[in-house]
Amino acid sequence: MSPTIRDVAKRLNLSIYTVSRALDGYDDVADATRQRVIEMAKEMGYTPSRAARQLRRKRADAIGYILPASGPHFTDPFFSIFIAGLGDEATSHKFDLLVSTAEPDSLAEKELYERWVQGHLVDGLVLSRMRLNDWRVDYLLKNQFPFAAHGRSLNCDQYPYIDMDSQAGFLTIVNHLVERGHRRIAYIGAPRNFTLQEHRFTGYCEGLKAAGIEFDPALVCEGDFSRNGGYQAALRLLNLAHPPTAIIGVNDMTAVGAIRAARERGLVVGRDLAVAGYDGTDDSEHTQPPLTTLRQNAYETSRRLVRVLLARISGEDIENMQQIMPLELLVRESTSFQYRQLENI
Amino acid sequence: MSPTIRDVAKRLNLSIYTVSRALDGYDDVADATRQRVIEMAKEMGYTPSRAARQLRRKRADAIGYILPASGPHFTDPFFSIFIAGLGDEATSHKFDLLVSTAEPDSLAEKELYERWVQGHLVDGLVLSRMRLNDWRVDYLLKNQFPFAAHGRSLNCDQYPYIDMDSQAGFLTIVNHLVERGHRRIAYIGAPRNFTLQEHRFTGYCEGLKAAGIEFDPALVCEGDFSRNGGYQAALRLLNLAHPPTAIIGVNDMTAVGAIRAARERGLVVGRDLAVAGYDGTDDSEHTQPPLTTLRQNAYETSRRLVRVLLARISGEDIENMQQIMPLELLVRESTSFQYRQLENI
DNA sequence: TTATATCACATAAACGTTTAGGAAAAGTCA
DNA sequence: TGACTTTTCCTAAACGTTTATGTGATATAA
Repeated sequence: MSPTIRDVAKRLNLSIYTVSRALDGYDDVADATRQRVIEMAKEMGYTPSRAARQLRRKRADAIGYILPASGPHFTDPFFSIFIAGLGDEATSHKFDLLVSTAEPDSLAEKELYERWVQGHLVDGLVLSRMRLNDWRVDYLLKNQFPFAAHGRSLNCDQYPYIDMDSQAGFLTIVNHLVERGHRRIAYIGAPRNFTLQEHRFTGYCEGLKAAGIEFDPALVCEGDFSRNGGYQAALRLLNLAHPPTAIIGVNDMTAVGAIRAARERGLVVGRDLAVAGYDGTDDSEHTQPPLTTLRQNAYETSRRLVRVLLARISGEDIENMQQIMPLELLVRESTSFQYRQLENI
Repeated sequence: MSPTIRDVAKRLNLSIYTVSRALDGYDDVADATRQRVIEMAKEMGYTPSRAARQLRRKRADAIGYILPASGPHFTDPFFSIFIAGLGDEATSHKFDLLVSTAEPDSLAEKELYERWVQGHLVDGLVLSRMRLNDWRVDYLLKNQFPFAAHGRSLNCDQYPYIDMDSQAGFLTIVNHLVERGHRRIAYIGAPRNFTLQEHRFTGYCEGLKAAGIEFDPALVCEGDFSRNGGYQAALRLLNLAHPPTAIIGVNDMTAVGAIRAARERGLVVGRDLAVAGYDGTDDSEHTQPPLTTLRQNAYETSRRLVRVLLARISGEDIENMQQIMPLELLVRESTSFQYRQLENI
């Protein structure tokens, strides 16, 4: 067994009180004593038991994040970066990061959140992939449990979040495509209950309107954030009698799937078809051709989320309860050509 | 505050002992009593405090995994799948998964492992990206701390691991390329301290030997598992006076970078240059052209690792302490063409 | 000199569980 | 009937911390 605070105290002929206070840096311990304690603790390899500390202090020094995934087929690289950011920032504050996976709105998800919250397993939670009516928000608000969200739900004024103005972002993308001469611009979205779908779709519609293009419901498909979802949806679009000349994916994964579909149809993306995505994950830079996308800084965002969450946990006032992070339109080859407007004039 | 076991006991006029035993399913509680307890616990929304349970039981019901990453530029999708597998399997055993990130062989890594092990924050650890002389293995063995590894270090007979026979795998890839007519086959590897580099590089060399191709050190580069590392290395290779006609990447990321480099050089991958990778992550299917790769089932592997680890933790005998998972060569377009052996005959 | 403040440490009580060791009540057997 | 076993529950002691409260010794002030 590893040594306890009691063992250290005994070796020094001190009380456990003194050891505890010395190690935690309180000033009611003489400097000489503190030195002895610190050295002995190090020598004996003493590390405080997290469980005991947690029980006594009533905090876990840990935050939690539940991946919106299920099974192996959910591997959006976005979440690799996101988790890396959470982990790095948490670690730098001596917090741990508890991670699990659950399918959105599943029973397992509910049980997991309840277990973590009720059992005080974590001091706060990071939410992502917000839904319009998000039971997690209701649940956590009701239990007064600290959390911070990436994105927002409908009642988003009551909690801290960081979001992108993806509505404006999608308007920008449509704009960009219109400038390139496109008039038949398709959109492959996400399931409707996700807030981001509402924002991005609205941005898409506004973009069309601004360009005086009539909205065509045939050009809107629903994907599922995955490459395969994008692939399937793009195939449907390209099979239309009057197919689109440009496709916007709700995220990069979707766009990657669309690129693949185009290729299978013998279309050269960047010449015969424009494709754009959203997220700006590293791999969007390495698609063939490189993908035009709206880059959000997922790493910085997740680090900020942790900072906001920790402030929330320690009850500090948060100055920027709600932050909107900038988006950067990265124009790459997948949309770089000027479309010859033969048919649409 | 959420109710404690004491609150439940009081409401039922029982002792906390009975409540505890009833909920944990021991048979020294009358069935009728057990029913009452269970119902009341549910009604009051009682969840045992993890900290208290952990303190008393001396186990955390959690396992840990430390991502070999640092900063934002580490986003191998392999780890998304890997973590998803860990999370799913752990959850199904009512275990939690603690995740953090640390740069391999950094001080931070050491501190993190020590904190988790000494503080009994987790009951066991999953290791990955094993190094030849892996201090983690020494440390954990010395402390008799349960762990299971993805891959192996030099002294791998003393702990459970799951590995692929990537040496044979790389031999197979070389074979495949030789069959396609290639003689100048390059290899972009990983830093030397990683075991997998040794295995894969050896496999590459054996493949060359089997085909009677002389080893050319100019065709071997070191990458860093990343797209960019692969990109840079591939540029160097393609700048050679006598460049390779095929490039094998130590992983898919590296290969993706190589594809990009080829493209920038005006080479069409699958016609002018063959590229192959390793991992079989989902995105290898969606590169342009789709990437030939050795597929390992990361999801299944990580789930198995958790099972092995949990067996280890509960002291069970493990039948398959060391498992070698199969690899599947996925031949896709990136290597599908027959190379015209003009110069090399 | 005495009263009081400060310093440096100690004692002991929590925190919410699990569980060893009993113990009363009921059942079983001679 | 009495002795023994079984069932069902309880009391109380841990687990390893943190911290409210206490206490001598020394320093300071009146």
